[in-house]
Amino acid sequence: MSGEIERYERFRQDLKAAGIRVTEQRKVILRVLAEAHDHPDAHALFLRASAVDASVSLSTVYRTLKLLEERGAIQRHAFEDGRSRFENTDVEHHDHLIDLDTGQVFEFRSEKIERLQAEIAAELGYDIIRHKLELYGRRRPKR
Amino acid sequence: MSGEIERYERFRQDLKAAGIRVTEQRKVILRVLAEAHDHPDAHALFLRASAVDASVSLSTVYRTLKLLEERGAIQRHAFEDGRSRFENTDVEHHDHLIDLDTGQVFEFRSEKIERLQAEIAAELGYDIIRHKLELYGRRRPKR
DNA sequence: GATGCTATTGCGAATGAGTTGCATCTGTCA
DNA sequence: TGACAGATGCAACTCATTCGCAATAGCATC
Ligand SMILES: [Mn+2]
Ligand SMILES: [Mn+2]
Ligand SMILES: [Zn+2]
Ligand SMILES: [Zn+2]
Repeated sequence: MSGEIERYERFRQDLKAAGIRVTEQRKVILRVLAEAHDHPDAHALFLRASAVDASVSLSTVYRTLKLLEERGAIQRHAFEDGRSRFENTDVEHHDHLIDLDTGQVFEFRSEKIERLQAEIAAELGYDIIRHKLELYGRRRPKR
Repeated sequence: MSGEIERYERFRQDLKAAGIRVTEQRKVILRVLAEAHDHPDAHALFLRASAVDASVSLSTVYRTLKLLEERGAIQRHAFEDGRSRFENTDVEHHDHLIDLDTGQVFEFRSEKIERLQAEIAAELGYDIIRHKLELYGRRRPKR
């Protein structure tokens, strides 16, 4: 897919434009993130990056993830397993349903829920800056 | 309020009925939890329990929290600050709005959102076992 | 009320994700 | 091709939470 190359280029240009050095390690991590279609944690990303360039350290993975999160290029999720999980920000906002048995993650978006959330916050005198909606479920027994 | 005494009694009876020893430390922690109207973390509960009985250790607070959570007597929340926060389960299900500036927590419940969540899960072939909805917001500038 | 068995406790050490200090290395720009 | 500030790897650290273990104390029984 070429969407991943574009995404990688966007990551790279963003750093360059901000005067942040585009190091070998960052390039590798950027590429790994651009290609990720799941919700990997830091360690998983470290393994993927290491496979490409063994010089990438876990510290640098963490530092790069933090950097990209601060720049708004990636998003951090904290599902129930403790670790942070990451995904690209260039897709439309969505929420997640997690299969309690397999850990599989589904994405969905409900315009209605988004609207209701805003209404609820407004009633309390608040503007929503961000939100977290996670459904934890079990496959419905087929009948 | 007498609701707290009832709640404490329910906690205590539950342990007793399950053949779990009702120790001094557990009584103190149970009482502190029964009286909590906020969303305290383990350390805050430890401080409150210590004030009543200095013999209560942080380990025992953690162990008791885990015990009560497993028995369904209290609920664990993981807001964005890393620590787990706890509250009694005997109130109706609700979700939370957190003030990003003050940390203040508001509770709300939307029947419509609850229903929409179930519909979304059903479409994906799932039953929701639990869910997490947290809104992080800023006070809306008054005009 | 005393006794005995074993769950529970306090303590300190361990864990695990994530961060940080520091000496060394390397992009970047002149 | 330097020069030099920013970036890196490594090991040590943090912080919430868990765990091993010897000592303690519920609680059922007498
Ligand atoms: Mn996603
Ligand atoms: Mn609550
Ligand atoms: Zn959403
Ligand atoms: Zn809800």
